Amino acid sequence: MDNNDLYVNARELQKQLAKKVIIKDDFDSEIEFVCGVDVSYKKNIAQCSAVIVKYNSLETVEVVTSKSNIESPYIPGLFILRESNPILLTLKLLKKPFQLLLIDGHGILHPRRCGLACYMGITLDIPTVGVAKSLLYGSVQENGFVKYNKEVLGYSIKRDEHLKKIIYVSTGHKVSLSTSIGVVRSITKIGEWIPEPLRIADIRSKDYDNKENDQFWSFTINDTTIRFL
DNA sequence: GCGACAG
DNA sequence: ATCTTGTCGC
Repeated sequence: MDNNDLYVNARELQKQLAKKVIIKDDFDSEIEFVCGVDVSYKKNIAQCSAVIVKYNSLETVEVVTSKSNIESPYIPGLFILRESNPILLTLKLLKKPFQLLLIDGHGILHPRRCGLACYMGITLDIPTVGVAKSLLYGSVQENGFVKYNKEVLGYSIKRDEHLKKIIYVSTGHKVSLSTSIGVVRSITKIGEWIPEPLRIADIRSKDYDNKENDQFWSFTINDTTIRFL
C-alpha cells in the first residue's frame, strides 16, 4: 500500500468516525482533573508530554513524556497520522486519573468533522476538547462562533485585542461546545492565552535536555511498537 | 484550475 | 512544528 492509499483510507476512516462523535456532555464523573498533551519535533524524533492539572487550583499533579520516531509528515487535515501514536504512547504512562483531555489541534472543526481531538476521544472513549492556535476550516463570525455554511463547529476565544492571540475551541468527543468553552476559559491563567495543561505540556515537550523527560523512547515497525524504558 | 491548509 | 536577528511594545 503506498502513501496515497494510506491517505485515502485515513480520510475515509475520519468520515466514519465523525458519525460516532458525541457532541454533548457525557462525563463519568465531575471534572476534578484535566489533562493536556502536546508534541514537539527535533530532527527525526517526536517528543510528547502529557500534563494533568487539578481543575480548581491549576496545580500540576503529574507530567509524563515519551520520545518516538516520526512516522508521518505534517499534512493539513491528516494530523492523526502524525500525532495520534505519540500521544497514545504517552497517555499510557500516566498513573493518575483525569476526566477531560485537551488536545493541541481541532475537534469537529475539521473538513471531515474528525480532527485529532475527535480521533483521540473515540479511540480512548473519553471526553476530549480540541484547542488549536490557528484555523483549518470554517470562518469566524462576529459573535465568536466558527461556522462552515450554517453549521456551528467551534468557537474562537480572543485573549488579546491586538495580537493574534486567538484559540479555536471545538468538541472532540463526549463534551458540548458550551462546556468546552467554559472549561478552557477557567483553566487559562490570567495573562496567558493557552489553557494551563497545554501550556505546560508545550514547554515540557520542547525540553529535550530535561532528564525528567527520559521516560522511554520507541519506534514502530509493521504495527508493532518497540519501547526502551 | 487556484488557493488554503491543525502542528 | 522548526529555522532564526533584530525589533516593537508592555
